[in-house]
Amino acid sequence: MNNKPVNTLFELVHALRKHMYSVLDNVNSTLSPLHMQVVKVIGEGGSDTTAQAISFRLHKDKAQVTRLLNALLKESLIVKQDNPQDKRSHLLQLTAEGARIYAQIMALDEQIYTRLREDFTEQELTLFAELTARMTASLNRT
Amino acid sequence: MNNKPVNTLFELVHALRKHMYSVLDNVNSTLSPLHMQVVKVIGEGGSDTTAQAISFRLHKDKAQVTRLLNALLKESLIVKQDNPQDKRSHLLQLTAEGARIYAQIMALDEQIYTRLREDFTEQELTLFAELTARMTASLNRT
DNA sequence: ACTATTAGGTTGATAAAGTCAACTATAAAG
DNA sequence: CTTTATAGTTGACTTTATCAACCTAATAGT
Repeated sequence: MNNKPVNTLFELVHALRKHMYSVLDNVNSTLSPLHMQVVKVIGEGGSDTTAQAISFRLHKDKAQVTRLLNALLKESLIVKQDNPQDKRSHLLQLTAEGARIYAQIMALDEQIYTRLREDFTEQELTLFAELTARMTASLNRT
Repeated sequence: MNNKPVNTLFELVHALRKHMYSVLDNVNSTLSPLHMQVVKVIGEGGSDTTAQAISFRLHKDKAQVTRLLNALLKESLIVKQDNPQDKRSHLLQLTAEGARIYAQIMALDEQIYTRLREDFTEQELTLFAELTARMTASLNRT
């Protein structure tokens, strides 16, 4: 009944969030979904992730990123190293515990893709990625 | 570089939100984006929209909906009518001012679709809607 | 080199959005 | 006609988002 692209899109995002959050609950109950996303970015970043890299990647305000990182530091999931390239910033790395959580997040991620591959062909998934990327570009052009 | 479906999806949603919010600013500065979405749902609902219809449609907690509606009532954008079918609930309707804002939101909506139609064929948009709807179903199946 | 401007990050304050439990009043089922 | 479920409200709180002021280090302009 309501099959306009934007509506179906928001329904999908809602379904995806629900799916992710329900599984993330089992990973770590003290951290919020957003904290987990930060762990994920740092895990993917391969030891040279800065606060602003996270800010860009997740489209979050730098003030918010500072606070998210503080929480992760407090939980000892990450550590800050001096950035040899720039004394104002720090390089972020996962601790052993952080890496453990990162692995769980990755497993969840893979689980979602496994599900999608059951119900979609590789071509469909590629096409979907292409369409969404083109739409983003379309909306971003002035 | 990062063309996995889920990533492109979140990028798209971010672009869409940014696009929408920037235009919504011109519509009404005292109301939040979510308030506008509620106005939209009521406007589309054709004079028989209840609080829980909004809750379902937008996937929002009923407590949150109550507060959103209170704000709209305070701004005189909507009115509550007794629901003849059920004395516990009310039917929501836009006031003249609410309808004025609704029209602006619809115009924005149409503007987005105009943009998309410039850059996509009708087939592509239909295909996109189908793929997203199928993905939602895929994620929601147990 | 030396000032001016930019960039990375932190802090404070506040708004917007989301969550959950307890509660009132009707409605519907048994 | 009593249990049970539903529509909505209220309180309390967490999470996410926003914005300005600020500090320090990097970089540009002259």
